[in-house]
Amino acid sequence: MVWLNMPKKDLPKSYNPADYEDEIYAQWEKSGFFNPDNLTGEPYSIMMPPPNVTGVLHLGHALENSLMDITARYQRMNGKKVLLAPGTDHAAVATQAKVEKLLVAEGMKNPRQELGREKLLEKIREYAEASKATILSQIKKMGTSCDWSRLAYTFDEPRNKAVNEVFIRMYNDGLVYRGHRVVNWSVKGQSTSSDDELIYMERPAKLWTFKYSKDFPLAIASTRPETKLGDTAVAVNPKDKRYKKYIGQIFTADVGAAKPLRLKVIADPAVDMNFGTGAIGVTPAHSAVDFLMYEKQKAQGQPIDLIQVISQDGKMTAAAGQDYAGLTAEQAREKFVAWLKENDLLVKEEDITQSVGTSDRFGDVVEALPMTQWFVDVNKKIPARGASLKEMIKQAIVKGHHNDAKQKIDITPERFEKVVLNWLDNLHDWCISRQIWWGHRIPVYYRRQEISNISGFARSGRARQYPISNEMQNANADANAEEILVSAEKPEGGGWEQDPDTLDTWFSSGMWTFSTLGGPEKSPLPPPVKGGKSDLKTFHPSNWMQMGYEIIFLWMVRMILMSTYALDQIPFKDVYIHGMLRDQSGKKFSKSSGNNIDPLEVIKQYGSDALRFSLVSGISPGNDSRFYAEKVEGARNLVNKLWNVARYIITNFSGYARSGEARQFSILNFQLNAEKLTLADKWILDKLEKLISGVTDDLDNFRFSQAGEKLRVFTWDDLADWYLEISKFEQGKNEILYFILESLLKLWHPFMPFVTEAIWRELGKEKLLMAEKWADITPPTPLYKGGSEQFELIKDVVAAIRNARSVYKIEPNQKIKAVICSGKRVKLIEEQSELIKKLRTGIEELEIENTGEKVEQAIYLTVSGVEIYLAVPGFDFKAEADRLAREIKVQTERIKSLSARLANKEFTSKAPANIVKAEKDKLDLYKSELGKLKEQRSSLK
RNA sequence: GGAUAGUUAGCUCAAUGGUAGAGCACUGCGCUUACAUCGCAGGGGUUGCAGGUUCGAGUCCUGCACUGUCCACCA
Repeated sequence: MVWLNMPKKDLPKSYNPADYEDEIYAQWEKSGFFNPDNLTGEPYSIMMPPPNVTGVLHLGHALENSLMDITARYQRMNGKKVLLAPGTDHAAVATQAKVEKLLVAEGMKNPRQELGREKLLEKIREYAEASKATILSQIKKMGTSCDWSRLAYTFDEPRNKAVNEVFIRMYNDGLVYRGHRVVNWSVKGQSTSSDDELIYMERPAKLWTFKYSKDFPLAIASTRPETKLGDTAVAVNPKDKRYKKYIGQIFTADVGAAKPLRLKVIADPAVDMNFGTGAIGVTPAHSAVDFLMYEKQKAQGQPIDLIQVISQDGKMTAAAGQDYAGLTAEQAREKFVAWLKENDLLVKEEDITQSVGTSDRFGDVVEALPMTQWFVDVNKKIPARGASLKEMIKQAIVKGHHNDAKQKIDITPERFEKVVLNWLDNLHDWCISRQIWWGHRIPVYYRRQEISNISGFARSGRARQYPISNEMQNANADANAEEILVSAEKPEGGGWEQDPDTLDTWFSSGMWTFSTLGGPEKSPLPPPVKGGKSDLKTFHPSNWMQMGYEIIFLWMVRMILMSTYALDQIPFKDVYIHGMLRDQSGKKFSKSSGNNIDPLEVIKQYGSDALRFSLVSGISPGNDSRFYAEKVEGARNLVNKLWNVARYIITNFSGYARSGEARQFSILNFQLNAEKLTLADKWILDKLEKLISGVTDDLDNFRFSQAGEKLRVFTWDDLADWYLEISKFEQGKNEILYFILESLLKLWHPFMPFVTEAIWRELGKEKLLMAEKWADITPPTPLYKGGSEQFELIKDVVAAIRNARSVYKIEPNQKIKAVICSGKRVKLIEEQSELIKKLRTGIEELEIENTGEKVEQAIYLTVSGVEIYLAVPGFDFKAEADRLAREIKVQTERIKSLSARLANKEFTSKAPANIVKAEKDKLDLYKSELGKLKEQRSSLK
């Protein structure tokens, strides 16, 4: 070991992040360690949830980057071949909606009409690219150690290939189908949404109860009377005695629609007899629920009609009748209610609270409309998997894919498993086609003209063309006139038009874990991932995924769906669900509340490390947490504390030689001079060992907050407040201090990569800290064992003396004389007398005795059986007597409750022996202390 | 309607069933040459309420009350 006395370094008094961060990040990038190709070891992969290219990085992203980067850096230091794959999401609807809004703000009335498809797409692309660049630079600011060479985008060429491939496979498996069904339609956005994209909002509404006509036997209630123009049935509960006689009957009523309504009374157990009149007007075209009844009736061979009275532009159709056609739904409603009143059909009008689904991106209340759209069948059994998509998702989180426990996805916290299962129970087929333009175009082509030979499509060239099956053809009555071809590329021959629709953004992001790695491979199902060492083979399934609970349904389950289907693998082994960040008062961050915090501003003010630490401390999985300036300030102070711990060590102790030699230093060196270790050394090494194992265990189990807390306590309370103070007078701590500092920097690195790397460089290291091996005390050695408890006693003695000084308001520079009677521990106290004197107890003269004489005119303290007399000038007799009396009272209380417990035979016989013994020992101690206190009290004259 | 999380010091949060802890804020003292982005000391809690299980409950069970969130075929 070569030690040099290096000249004292001129480190700044406080750490200024801006002086280091960009430069250090550049150095990391240049080192190549972000790229797993330059690492060895077991693969470990995390696919970064791709931020939407709709704007800038927000605090939620900052939290996610922190969590991912902590895990990535920890695993990398643990010798894993770590891939943290970055990317962005084109966020179909979100991005188009945003750009359209901007264009409208610039004065355009209807961007889609005015610009047309290609020009609008060009505008969106420009915006997306700019936004992407911003976001990527912000991710770097967070210190995220991702492999930029593998940067992916959900809307780039490789990802588009994956999307087409999976769509086509699903189509061939009959999972993707085109159907005419009621969907959620945003009039404002002129597009569909899936059920999971709706945001439900409570709003006041009116509920009207009325009859269709004077002689109609039942009254019904509705909040949307205008849709009643399209009613084709009335549903009642089959058990409802009031209405049983009407079931099966058909009534007609003229309510002003184009044709008089033909209303069949049908029975459906879903109808609640006790709600309203117990009868529901069924509008199959404008209610998802009613549409289900319609389908049920059809399946039972007793079809009812479907009449669409509201069109895609939100206005009433011709079918609604002359008086209504062309009116908005609201206008039609007023008119209809007025008509009811005029004709004395209105029974009741009441105010209720209603929950309505709104489009998450366009904000308007969605209309239920019957339309021809593309869907994913979640219930159909897939031959190659022996299960439906729904069943596979369930299996993957409950027992494991294919019932293989090794392929079970573990969700942290576990409770979300139940949430997903509940959601799965209510899952309907997934509507995947969108009428917006920004997104993956549906790989389907149509041709109007007759075809002579439906099965005759050649698999020509590279294009994989699949004729539509007869079964599908029949299933899609609407599409009968068309020839349909599902293909990634435009088929040869004239007349083919591609489906104008695009795919739900989650269809592509569902493939994220493998589309980023080049999957799925082009092989027919089942697609075993075999062959060469592709990224897909190396890194899939990914090891860890994190996300907020708000996208569990939208994203997590879709990834499971896509991965189990396309790869026959789970997408990730562990998924960590984090909560939402809220402001100091518990409100969500949002533009409208004006409480948004820009992470970059926080970084500018406090540094990236402080931001990271403040985000992950005090959080628990699945629960929301609050974020506010004081928290970041605290983190900044901690970063600065660490800096100063290092500064103190570097400036006052000689460091390592700047040699290229491998560092030989380890705990083994201590073993050679074990006898040289002081009590404090043993104590801090014991603490360090516990810290390393504790932090390691926490990080292995994704307990980020707890790991950070342990590190904070060690750094600040143990190391800075005690050990460094001791190092100011105990000699020979070079090795130990550097060993602790190095270990500590490694442990802190995942949390605070910048400051730790900056200090590491100040230590003269050539290798980057990020590529160092994780902290370790090897081999575990008993050499410092037993020191901890003894040192804790010394700490208690010191604290008791300081306390007494403070309570008695003894001037800080007033030196005092002390006598310590320590019984059996006289040797320990003797050995540590320097410690006791120099740890700011102000003791000038210290006498240590076995069992001492009473010291007159002195403050008396007892600490774990050690008696301390402090002789102070101006001893206050009365104050001391009072204080002793209080102590005696407290001690008596303690003894009373302890004695009671120990007198209880149930306790002594049933409680574990070690606990009983501990309680007995405590009682003995208290009793002896009480005796001494009483003696002291009575000796005061 | 169902589910789920939470309710602990003024605030934000911790506590494998074994006498309740930390940070911030507060009080007193202190420029002790790593750090005032600091140090030392201190005050402050019947753990939402009511029962139960247990030798022992913040922790397990039941009910209730608030708060939040999710789901549902809320006509």
